[in-house]
Amino acid sequence: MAISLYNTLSRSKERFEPIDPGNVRLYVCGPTVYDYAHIGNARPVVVFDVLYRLLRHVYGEGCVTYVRNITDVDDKIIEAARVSGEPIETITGRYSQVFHDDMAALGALPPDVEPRATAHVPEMIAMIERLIGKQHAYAAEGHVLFSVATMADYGRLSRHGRDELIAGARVEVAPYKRDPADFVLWKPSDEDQPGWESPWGYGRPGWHLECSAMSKKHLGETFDIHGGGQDLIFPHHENEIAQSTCAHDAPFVNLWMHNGYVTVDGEKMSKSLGNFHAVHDLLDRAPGEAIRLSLLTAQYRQPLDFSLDGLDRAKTALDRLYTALAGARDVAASDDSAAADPVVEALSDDLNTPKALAEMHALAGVLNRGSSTDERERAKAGLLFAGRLMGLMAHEPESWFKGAGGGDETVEVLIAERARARSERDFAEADRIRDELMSNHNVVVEDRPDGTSEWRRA
RNA sequence: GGCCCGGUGGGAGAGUGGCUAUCCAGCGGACUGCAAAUCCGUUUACAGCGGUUCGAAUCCGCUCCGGGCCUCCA
Repeated sequence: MAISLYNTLSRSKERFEPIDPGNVRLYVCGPTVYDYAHIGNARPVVVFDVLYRLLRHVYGEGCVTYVRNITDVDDKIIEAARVSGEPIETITGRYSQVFHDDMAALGALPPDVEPRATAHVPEMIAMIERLIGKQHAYAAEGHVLFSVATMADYGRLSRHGRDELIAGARVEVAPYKRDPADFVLWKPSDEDQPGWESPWGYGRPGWHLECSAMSKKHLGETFDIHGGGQDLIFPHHENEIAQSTCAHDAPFVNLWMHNGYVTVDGEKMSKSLGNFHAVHDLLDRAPGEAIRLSLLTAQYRQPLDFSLDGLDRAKTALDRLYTALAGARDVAASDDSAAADPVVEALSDDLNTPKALAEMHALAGVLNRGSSTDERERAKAGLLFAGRLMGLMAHEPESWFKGAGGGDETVEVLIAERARARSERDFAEADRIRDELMSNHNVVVEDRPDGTSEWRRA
Protein backbone atom coordinates (compact mmCIF):
# COMPACT_ATOMS: atom_id res chain seq x y z
CA MET A 1 0.00 0.00 0.00
CA ALA A 2 1.41 3.36 -1.02
CA ILE A 3 1.74 5.95 1.71
CA SER A 4 1.23 9.58 0.83
CA LEU A 5 2.37 12.33 3.14
CA TYR A 6 2.16 16.09 3.09
CA ASN A 7 5.58 17.63 2.56
CA THR A 8 6.02 21.08 4.09
CA LEU A 9 8.77 21.74 1.56
CA SER A 10 6.44 21.39 -1.45
CA ARG A 11 3.21 22.25 0.38
CA SER A 12 1.54 19.24 -1.14
CA LYS A 13 0.87 15.58 -0.53
CA GLU A 14 3.50 13.33 -2.01
CA ARG A 15 3.71 9.61 -2.50
CA PHE A 16 6.32 8.42 -0.02
CA GLU A 17 9.29 6.66 -1.61
CA PRO A 18 11.94 5.61 0.88
CA ILE A 19 15.58 5.98 -0.08
CA ASP A 20 16.16 2.45 1.16
CA PRO A 21 13.03 0.34 1.84
CA GLY A 22 15.21 -1.87 4.00
CA ASN A 23 15.97 1.06 6.31
CA VAL A 24 13.41 3.84 6.38
CA ARG A 25 14.86 6.71 8.40
CA LEU A 26 12.81 9.10 10.51
CA TYR A 27 13.99 11.93 12.76
CA VAL A 28 11.69 13.84 15.10
CA CYS A 29 12.65 16.75 17.32
CA GLY A 30 12.30 15.68 20.91
CA PRO A 31 11.89 17.54 24.17
CA THR A 32 14.04 20.01 26.01
CA VAL A 33 14.06 18.42 29.44
CA TYR A 34 13.56 21.15 32.02
CA ASP A 35 9.87 20.72 32.93
CA TYR A 36 6.92 18.36 32.63
CA ALA A 37 5.78 17.64 29.08
CA HIS A 38 2.50 19.32 28.26
CA ILE A 39 -0.22 18.22 25.90
CA GLY A 40 1.34 20.29 23.11
CA ASN A 41 4.63 18.44 23.52
CA ALA A 42 2.74 15.16 23.49
CA ARG A 43 1.04 15.73 20.15
CA PRO A 44 4.08 15.23 17.92
CA VAL A 45 5.14 12.26 20.01
CA VAL A 46 1.79 10.55 19.48
CA VAL A 47 1.42 11.61 15.84
CA PHE A 48 4.85 10.40 14.83
CA ASP A 49 4.36 7.26 16.88
CA VAL A 50 1.44 6.44 14.59
CA LEU A 51 3.66 7.15 11.59
CA TYR A 52 6.37 4.91 13.05
CA ARG A 53 3.85 2.12 13.55
CA LEU A 54 2.51 2.54 10.01
CA LEU A 55 6.00 2.50 8.48
CA ARG A 56 6.87 -0.62 10.46
CA HIS A 57 3.70 -2.25 9.19
CA VAL A 58 4.40 -1.36 5.56
CA TYR A 59 8.18 -1.87 5.40
CA GLY A 60 8.71 -4.37 8.21
CA GLU A 61 9.48 -4.00 11.89
CA GLY A 62 13.23 -4.11 11.50
CA CYS A 63 13.23 -1.80 8.51
CA VAL A 64 12.57 1.55 10.17
CA THR A 65 15.00 3.63 12.21
CA TYR A 66 13.29 6.23 14.36
CA VAL A 67 15.51 8.82 16.05
CA ARG A 68 14.15 11.31 18.56
CA ASN A 69 16.62 13.48 20.41
CA ILE A 70 16.68 14.84 23.92
CA THR A 71 17.91 18.39 24.29
CA ASP A 72 19.79 18.47 27.58
CA VAL A 73 21.79 21.65 27.16
CA ASP A 74 19.83 24.83 26.70
CA ASP A 75 19.38 28.23 28.28
CA LYS A 76 16.03 27.26 29.77
CA ILE A 77 17.64 24.32 31.51
CA ILE A 78 20.38 26.56 32.85
CA GLU A 79 17.73 28.92 34.17
CA ALA A 80 15.74 26.07 35.75
CA ALA A 81 18.87 24.86 37.50
CA ARG A 82 19.67 28.35 38.74
CA VAL A 83 16.15 28.74 40.16
CA SER A 84 16.03 25.35 41.89
CA GLY A 85 19.68 25.29 42.93
CA GLU A 86 20.07 21.77 41.61
CA PRO A 87 22.80 20.59 39.25
CA ILE A 88 21.88 20.58 35.56
CA GLU A 89 22.19 16.80 35.37
CA THR A 90 19.66 16.36 38.16
CA ILE A 91 17.12 18.45 36.28
CA THR A 92 17.68 16.81 32.91
CA GLY A 93 17.80 13.34 34.44
CA ARG A 94 14.56 13.81 36.32
CA TYR A 95 12.58 15.28 33.44
CA SER A 96 13.95 12.76 30.94
CA GLN A 97 12.64 10.02 33.19
CA VAL A 98 9.24 11.71 33.59
CA PHE A 99 9.07 12.21 29.84
CA HIS A 100 9.74 8.54 29.22
CA ASP A 101 7.13 7.46 31.75
CA ASP A 102 4.48 9.88 30.49
CA MET A 103 4.98 9.03 26.82
CA ALA A 104 4.89 5.32 27.62
CA ALA A 105 1.58 5.93 29.37
CA LEU A 106 0.35 7.47 26.12
CA GLY A 107 1.22 4.25 24.36
CA ALA A 108 4.15 5.72 22.42
CA LEU A 109 6.81 3.22 21.46
CA PRO A 110 10.35 4.25 22.39
CA PRO A 111 12.37 5.45 19.40
CA ASP A 112 15.18 3.24 18.14
CA VAL A 113 17.77 5.85 19.06
CA GLU A 114 17.38 8.66 21.56
CA PRO A 115 20.53 10.75 21.32
CA ARG A 116 21.36 13.44 23.86
CA ALA A 117 22.91 16.72 22.82
CA THR A 118 25.56 16.61 25.54
CA ALA A 119 26.80 13.27 24.22
CA HIS A 120 27.42 14.72 20.76
CA VAL A 121 29.49 17.83 21.37
CA PRO A 122 32.55 16.51 19.48
CA GLU A 123 30.34 15.86 16.43
CA MET A 124 28.94 19.35 16.68
CA ILE A 125 32.39 20.93 16.94
CA ALA A 126 33.49 18.92 13.92
CA MET A 127 30.51 20.19 11.96
CA ILE A 128 31.25 23.79 12.90
CA GLU A 129 34.86 23.40 11.78
CA ARG A 130 33.66 22.03 8.52
CA LEU A 131 31.29 24.95 8.01
CA ILE A 132 34.03 27.44 8.84
CA GLY A 133 36.37 25.66 6.43
CA LYS A 134 33.82 26.02 3.67
CA GLN A 135 33.26 29.72 4.44
CA HIS A 136 29.71 29.12 5.61
CA ALA A 137 30.48 30.15 9.17
CA TYR A 138 32.73 32.60 10.96
CA ALA A 139 34.00 33.15 14.49
CA ALA A 140 33.42 36.46 16.21
CA GLU A 141 33.88 37.44 19.86
CA GLY A 142 33.78 33.85 21.13
CA HIS A 143 30.74 33.05 19.03
CA VAL A 144 30.55 31.11 15.81
CA LEU A 145 27.83 32.20 13.45
CA PHE A 146 26.34 30.66 10.38
CA SER A 147 26.53 33.03 7.45
CA VAL A 148 23.11 32.98 5.88
CA ALA A 149 24.28 35.00 2.89
CA THR A 150 26.42 32.05 1.78
CA MET A 151 23.42 29.87 1.22
CA ALA A 152 21.53 30.55 -1.99
CA ASP A 153 18.10 29.22 -1.14
CA TYR A 154 17.98 29.90 2.58
CA GLY A 155 14.33 30.23 3.61
CA ARG A 156 12.93 27.65 1.26
CA LEU A 157 11.15 25.63 3.94
CA SER A 158 9.47 28.54 5.70
CA ARG A 159 9.25 30.62 2.53
CA HIS A 160 10.85 33.57 4.23
CA GLY A 161 13.12 35.75 2.17
CA ARG A 162 16.13 37.15 3.98
CA ASP A 163 14.92 40.71 3.52
CA GLU A 164 11.67 39.95 5.29
CA LEU A 165 13.54 38.36 8.14
CA ILE A 166 15.56 41.46 8.64
CA ALA A 167 12.56 43.74 8.28
CA GLY A 168 10.53 41.70 10.75
CA ALA A 169 13.27 41.02 13.27
CA ARG A 170 11.93 41.35 16.79
CA VAL A 171 15.19 41.29 18.59
CA GLU A 172 18.09 43.59 18.56
CA VAL A 173 20.79 42.42 16.24
CA ALA A 174 23.96 41.42 18.03
CA PRO A 175 26.86 43.64 16.96
CA TYR A 176 29.15 40.75 16.06
CA LYS A 177 26.77 39.48 13.34
CA ARG A 178 27.79 40.20 9.79
CA ASP A 179 24.18 39.86 8.73
CA PRO A 180 21.15 40.21 10.98
CA ALA A 181 19.83 36.83 9.84
CA ASP A 182 22.98 34.95 10.86
CA PHE A 183 22.43 32.48 13.68
CA VAL A 184 24.59 31.03 16.40
CA LEU A 185 26.39 27.72 16.07
CA TRP A 186 28.51 28.11 19.18
CA LYS A 187 28.38 30.58 22.01
CA PRO A 188 30.63 31.28 24.99
CA SER A 189 29.72 30.06 28.47
CA ASP A 190 30.54 31.67 31.78
CA GLU A 191 32.53 29.69 34.34
CA ASP A 192 29.36 28.58 36.12
CA GLN A 193 27.51 27.62 32.96
CA PRO A 194 27.76 24.24 31.26
CA GLY A 195 30.34 24.27 28.52
CA TRP A 196 33.03 22.46 26.62
CA GLU A 197 36.50 23.42 25.47
CA SER A 198 36.54 24.23 21.80
CA PRO A 199 38.74 25.97 19.22
CA TRP A 200 36.72 29.10 20.03
CA GLY A 201 37.08 28.85 23.77
CA TYR A 202 34.90 27.48 26.54
CA GLY A 203 31.32 27.44 25.34
CA ARG A 204 28.25 25.51 24.30
CA PRO A 205 26.42 24.72 21.06
CA GLY A 206 23.54 26.67 19.60
CA TRP A 207 20.20 24.95 19.65
CA HIS A 208 19.82 24.15 15.95
CA LEU A 209 23.15 22.44 15.64
CA GLU A 210 22.45 19.36 17.70
CA CYS A 211 19.78 18.01 15.35
CA SER A 212 22.05 18.41 12.34
CA ALA A 213 24.92 16.64 14.08
CA MET A 214 22.86 13.87 15.63
CA SER A 215 20.76 13.09 12.56
CA LYS A 216 23.94 12.82 10.51
CA LYS A 217 25.51 10.46 13.00
CA HIS A 218 22.50 8.18 13.40
CA LEU A 219 20.75 8.45 10.03
CA GLY A 220 23.38 9.68 7.58
CA GLU A 221 23.69 12.84 5.55
CA THR A 222 20.44 12.31 3.67
CA PHE A 223 17.40 10.63 5.17
CA ASP A 224 13.69 10.21 4.54
CA ILE A 225 11.51 12.10 6.97
CA HIS A 226 12.05 14.84 9.52
CA GLY A 227 9.17 15.80 11.77
CA GLY A 228 8.20 18.18 14.51
CA GLY A 229 5.73 20.84 15.52
CA GLN A 230 4.74 23.61 13.14
CA ASP A 231 6.48 26.14 15.33
CA LEU A 232 9.80 24.54 14.49
CA ILE A 233 9.58 25.31 10.77
CA PHE A 234 11.23 28.63 11.44
CA PRO A 235 13.88 29.09 12.57
CA HIS A 236 14.82 25.65 13.84
CA HIS A 237 14.29 23.47 10.79
CA GLU A 238 15.25 26.18 8.35
CA ASN A 239 18.58 26.45 10.14
CA GLU A 240 19.05 22.72 10.33
CA ILE A 241 18.69 22.59 6.56
CA ALA A 242 21.23 25.38 6.19
CA GLN A 243 23.78 23.70 8.46
CA SER A 244 23.42 20.21 7.08
CA THR A 245 23.28 20.96 3.38
CA CYS A 246 26.19 23.39 3.58
CA ALA A 247 28.27 21.01 5.66
CA HIS A 248 27.61 17.95 3.54
CA ASP A 249 26.90 19.11 -0.01
CA ALA A 250 24.11 16.55 -0.03
CA PRO A 251 20.35 16.82 0.23
CA PHE A 252 19.38 16.76 3.90
CA VAL A 253 15.80 15.51 4.20
CA ASN A 254 13.36 14.40 1.52
CA LEU A 255 10.14 15.01 3.38
CA TRP A 256 9.32 17.46 6.16
CA MET A 257 6.25 16.90 8.33
CA HIS A 258 4.83 19.35 10.85
CA ASN A 259 1.95 18.86 13.23
CA GLY A 260 -0.48 21.66 14.03
CA TYR A 261 -0.75 23.52 17.29
CA VAL A 262 -2.67 22.50 20.34
CA THR A 263 -4.92 25.12 21.88
CA VAL A 264 -6.78 24.72 25.14
CA ASP A 265 -10.43 25.74 25.28
CA GLY A 266 -9.83 27.79 22.17
CA GLU A 267 -6.90 29.74 23.52
CA LYS A 268 -3.21 29.32 23.03
CA MET A 269 -1.79 27.30 25.86
CA SER A 270 0.36 29.37 28.15
CA LYS A 271 1.44 29.39 31.73
CA SER A 272 0.14 32.91 32.28
CA LEU A 273 -3.37 31.91 31.18
CA GLY A 274 -3.26 28.96 33.54
CA ASN A 275 -4.45 26.57 30.82
CA PHE A 276 -1.24 24.62 30.76
CA HIS A 277 -2.05 20.90 30.80
CA ALA A 278 0.87 18.70 31.80
CA VAL A 279 0.49 15.12 30.61
CA HIS A 280 1.65 14.04 34.05
CA ASP A 281 -1.39 15.71 35.66
CA LEU A 282 -3.86 14.58 33.01
CA LEU A 283 -2.87 10.99 33.72
CA ASP A 284 -4.43 11.37 37.16
CA ARG A 285 -7.83 11.98 35.67
CA ALA A 286 -7.90 9.88 32.51
CA PRO A 287 -6.25 6.75 31.15
CA GLY A 288 -3.26 7.44 28.93
CA GLU A 289 -5.05 5.79 26.06
CA ALA A 290 -7.87 8.33 26.30
CA ILE A 291 -5.36 11.20 26.20
CA ARG A 292 -3.77 9.56 23.20
CA LEU A 293 -7.11 9.21 21.44
CA SER A 294 -8.01 12.83 22.16
CA LEU A 295 -4.81 13.80 20.32
CA LEU A 296 -5.75 11.64 17.34
CA THR A 297 -9.32 12.89 16.87
CA ALA A 298 -8.07 15.66 14.59
CA GLN A 299 -5.82 15.08 11.59
CA TYR A 300 -2.28 15.96 12.63
CA ARG A 301 -1.91 19.08 10.47
CA GLN A 302 -5.13 20.63 11.78
CA PRO A 303 -5.13 22.76 14.87
CA LEU A 304 -6.32 20.73 17.84
CA ASP A 305 -8.38 22.29 20.57
CA PHE A 306 -7.77 20.29 23.70
CA SER A 307 -10.34 20.36 26.48
CA LEU A 308 -11.29 18.20 29.43
CA ASP A 309 -14.67 17.68 27.73
CA GLY A 310 -12.85 16.40 24.70
CA LEU A 311 -10.86 14.10 26.93
CA ASP A 312 -14.10 12.72 28.39
CA ARG A 313 -15.41 12.15 24.88
CA ALA A 314 -12.27 10.25 24.00
CA LYS A 315 -12.79 8.05 27.05
CA THR A 316 -16.40 7.43 25.96
CA ALA A 317 -15.27 6.50 22.46
CA LEU A 318 -12.78 4.00 23.88
CA ASP A 319 -15.51 2.58 26.13
CA ARG A 320 -17.55 1.90 23.02
CA LEU A 321 -14.69 0.12 21.27
CA TYR A 322 -13.83 -1.92 24.37
CA THR A 323 -17.52 -2.75 24.85
CA ALA A 324 -17.54 -4.25 21.38
CA LEU A 325 -14.47 -6.32 22.21
CA ALA A 326 -15.93 -7.38 25.54
CA GLY A 327 -19.10 -8.50 23.78
CA ALA A 328 -16.97 -10.57 21.43
CA ARG A 329 -14.90 -12.24 24.13
CA ASP A 330 -16.19 -15.63 23.04
CA VAL A 331 -15.36 -14.94 19.41
CA ALA A 332 -11.89 -16.02 18.31
CA ALA A 333 -10.19 -13.37 16.21
CA SER A 334 -9.52 -14.79 12.78
CA ASP A 335 -5.94 -14.75 11.53
CA ASP A 336 -7.00 -12.59 8.60
CA SER A 337 -6.70 -8.90 9.44
CA ALA A 338 -8.09 -7.71 6.09
CA ALA A 339 -10.99 -6.06 7.92
CA ALA A 340 -8.44 -3.45 9.05
CA ASP A 341 -7.62 -2.49 5.47
CA PRO A 342 -9.79 0.66 5.52
CA VAL A 343 -7.88 1.76 8.61
CA VAL A 344 -4.52 1.16 6.94
CA GLU A 345 -5.79 3.02 3.91
CA ALA A 346 -6.91 6.01 6.01
CA LEU A 347 -3.56 6.21 7.77
CA SER A 348 -1.72 5.85 4.48
CA ASP A 349 -3.46 9.00 3.31
CA ASP A 350 -1.35 11.45 5.29
CA LEU A 351 -2.24 9.90 8.65
CA ASN A 352 -5.98 10.48 8.52
CA THR A 353 -6.54 9.35 12.08
CA PRO A 354 -10.15 10.63 12.35
CA LYS A 355 -11.07 8.52 9.33
CA ALA A 356 -9.18 5.59 10.80
CA LEU A 357 -11.16 5.94 14.03
CA ALA A 358 -14.42 6.03 12.08
CA GLU A 359 -13.43 2.74 10.44
CA MET A 360 -12.64 1.27 13.85
CA HIS A 361 -16.12 2.26 14.99
CA ALA A 362 -17.55 0.56 11.91
CA LEU A 363 -15.78 -2.66 12.97
CA ALA A 364 -17.17 -2.24 16.48
CA GLY A 365 -20.61 -1.95 14.90
CA VAL A 366 -20.13 -5.28 13.14
CA LEU A 367 -19.17 -6.87 16.45
CA ASN A 368 -22.15 -5.35 18.27
CA ARG A 369 -24.74 -6.02 15.62
CA GLY A 370 -24.89 -9.76 16.08
CA SER A 371 -23.64 -10.49 12.61
CA SER A 372 -22.49 -13.93 11.55
CA THR A 373 -19.71 -15.58 13.54
CA ASP A 374 -17.45 -15.54 10.53
CA GLU A 375 -18.01 -11.82 10.07
CA ARG A 376 -17.38 -11.13 13.74
CA GLU A 377 -14.18 -13.18 13.79
CA ARG A 378 -12.85 -11.05 10.98
CA ALA A 379 -14.08 -7.81 12.53
CA LYS A 380 -12.43 -8.65 15.84
CA ALA A 381 -9.13 -9.40 14.14
CA GLY A 382 -9.47 -6.15 12.20
CA LEU A 383 -10.22 -4.06 15.27
CA LEU A 384 -7.29 -5.49 17.21
CA PHE A 385 -4.98 -5.00 14.26
CA ALA A 386 -6.16 -1.42 13.75
CA GLY A 387 -5.63 -0.85 17.46
CA ARG A 388 -2.00 -1.89 17.20
CA LEU A 389 -1.48 0.56 14.33
CA MET A 390 -3.12 3.38 16.25
CA GLY A 391 -1.55 2.41 19.56
CA LEU A 392 -5.02 1.81 21.04
CA MET A 393 -6.92 -1.20 22.39
CA ALA A 394 -3.80 -2.20 24.29
CA HIS A 395 -5.76 -3.38 27.34
CA GLU A 396 -7.90 -6.40 27.92
CA PRO A 397 -11.53 -5.20 27.99
CA GLU A 398 -11.87 -6.69 31.46
CA SER A 399 -9.06 -4.60 32.93
CA TRP A 400 -10.11 -1.51 30.96
CA PHE A 401 -13.55 -1.56 32.58
CA LYS A 402 -12.70 -2.89 36.02
CA GLY A 403 -9.29 -1.37 36.52
CA ALA A 404 -6.23 -3.22 37.66
CA GLY A 405 -6.72 -2.48 41.34
CA GLY A 406 -8.55 -4.51 43.97
CA GLY A 407 -11.61 -3.58 46.00
CA ASP A 408 -13.68 -5.81 43.80
CA GLU A 409 -14.73 -8.19 46.57
CA THR A 410 -17.23 -5.72 48.02
CA VAL A 411 -18.64 -5.12 44.57
CA GLU A 412 -18.95 -8.83 43.88
CA VAL A 413 -20.75 -9.38 47.18
CA LEU A 414 -23.23 -6.62 46.37
CA ILE A 415 -23.75 -7.99 42.86
CA ALA A 416 -24.52 -11.40 44.35
CA GLU A 417 -26.98 -9.90 46.84
CA ARG A 418 -28.66 -8.04 44.03
CA ALA A 419 -28.88 -11.22 41.96
CA ARG A 420 -30.67 -12.94 44.84
CA ALA A 421 -33.06 -10.02 45.24
CA ARG A 422 -33.82 -10.09 41.54
CA SER A 423 -34.44 -13.80 41.55
CA GLU A 424 -36.93 -13.20 44.36
CA ARG A 425 -38.41 -10.39 42.25
CA ASP A 426 -37.59 -7.93 45.03
CA PHE A 427 -36.85 -5.18 42.54
CA ALA A 428 -36.91 -2.41 45.10
CA GLU A 429 -33.97 -4.02 46.87
CA ALA A 430 -32.23 -4.80 43.58
CA ASP A 431 -32.51 -1.16 42.52
CA ARG A 432 -31.34 0.02 45.91
CA ILE A 433 -28.19 -2.08 45.57
CA ARG A 434 -27.64 -0.84 42.05
CA ASP A 435 -27.87 2.76 43.26
CA GLU A 436 -25.51 2.00 46.10
CA LEU A 437 -22.97 0.51 43.71
CA MET A 438 -23.20 3.61 41.56
CA SER A 439 -22.97 6.22 44.30
CA ASN A 440 -20.54 4.47 46.64
CA HIS A 441 -18.38 2.48 44.27
CA ASN A 442 -18.78 4.30 40.96
CA VAL A 443 -19.86 1.02 39.44
CA VAL A 444 -22.41 0.57 36.66
CA VAL A 445 -24.31 -2.71 36.62
CA GLU A 446 -25.56 -4.18 33.38
CA ASP A 447 -27.94 -7.13 33.40
CA ARG A 448 -27.52 -9.67 30.66
CA PRO A 449 -30.31 -11.73 29.08
CA ASP A 450 -29.17 -14.94 30.79
CA GLY A 451 -29.83 -13.43 34.24
CA THR A 452 -26.22 -12.70 35.14
CA SER A 453 -24.90 -9.17 35.59
CA GLU A 454 -21.79 -7.44 34.36
CA TRP A 455 -20.22 -4.45 36.05
CA ARG A 456 -17.75 -1.77 35.14
CA ARG A 457 -16.34 1.35 36.66
CA ALA A 458 -17.97 4.46 35.25
C1' G B 1 4.01 44.80 5.88
C1' G B 2 5.51 39.55 4.21
C1' C B 3 4.45 34.29 4.57
C1' C B 4 1.18 30.27 6.03
C1' C B 5 -3.36 27.88 7.91
C1' G B 6 -8.48 27.61 8.84
C1' G B 7 -14.19 28.82 8.65
C1' U B 8 -18.71 21.82 7.75
C1' G B 9 -25.19 20.00 11.21
C1' G B 10 -26.37 21.31 18.87
C1' G B 11 -20.76 19.80 19.98
C1' A B 12 -16.11 17.24 18.20
C1' G B 13 -14.45 16.10 13.34
C1' A B 14 -13.62 13.50 8.21
C1' G B 15 -14.72 14.19 3.13
C1' U B 16 -13.42 17.33 -1.37
C1' G B 17 -17.20 17.61 -8.40
C1' G B 18 -22.88 13.59 -8.41
C1' C B 19 -23.19 8.34 -3.66
C1' U B 20 -24.75 7.29 4.83
C1' A B 21 -18.66 9.88 7.24
C1' U B 22 -17.94 8.62 12.28
C1' C B 23 -18.37 9.72 17.52
C1' C B 24 -20.87 12.62 21.39
C1' A B 25 -25.44 15.10 22.79
C1' G B 26 -30.96 15.25 21.72
C1' C B 27 -35.52 12.88 20.18
C1' G B 28 -38.50 8.30 18.86
C1' G B 29 -38.52 2.94 18.83
C1' A B 30 -36.75 -2.30 19.93
C1' C B 31 -34.72 -4.99 24.04
C1' U B 32 -35.16 -4.86 29.73
C1' G B 33 -39.00 -5.95 35.89
C1' C B 34 -36.85 -0.91 35.55
C1' A B 35 -32.21 0.46 33.91
C1' A B 36 -27.48 0.22 31.47
C1' A B 37 -25.24 -1.48 27.17
C1' U B 38 -26.54 -2.60 22.23
C1' C B 39 -29.42 -2.23 17.79
C1' C B 40 -32.92 0.54 14.48
C1' G B 41 -34.82 5.30 13.08
C1' U B 42 -34.33 10.61 13.37
C1' U B 43 -32.40 16.32 13.44
C1' U B 44 -29.66 16.64 6.89
C1' A B 45 -24.71 21.09 7.55
C1' C B 46 -20.79 22.93 4.55
C1' A B 47 -18.92 31.76 6.30
C1' G B 48 -20.86 35.30 2.22
C1' C B 49 -21.09 36.82 -2.95
C1' G B 50 -19.95 35.88 -7.93
C1' G B 51 -17.97 32.42 -11.76
C1' U B 52 -16.81 27.47 -14.26
C1' U B 53 -20.01 22.96 -14.86
C1' C B 54 -25.41 18.97 -16.84
C1' G B 55 -24.19 19.11 -11.53
C1' A B 56 -19.98 22.50 -6.28
C1' A B 57 -19.65 22.02 0.55
C1' U B 58 -15.84 20.15 -3.00
C1' C B 59 -12.68 23.88 -8.66
C1' C B 60 -11.70 29.48 -9.68
C1' G B 61 -12.15 34.74 -8.11
C1' C B 62 -13.45 38.33 -4.58
C1' U B 63 -15.24 39.68 0.34
C1' C B 64 -15.85 38.86 5.56
C1' C B 65 -14.19 36.40 10.03
C1' G B 66 -10.58 33.64 12.99
C1' G B 67 -5.66 31.63 14.03
C1' G B 68 -0.30 31.13 13.47
C1' C B 69 4.85 32.46 12.01
C1' C B 70 8.50 36.53 10.82
C1' U B 71 15.20 34.38 15.11
C1' C B 72 12.00 31.39 23.21
C1' C B 73 8.28 27.55 21.68
C1' A B 74 5.86 20.72 20.05
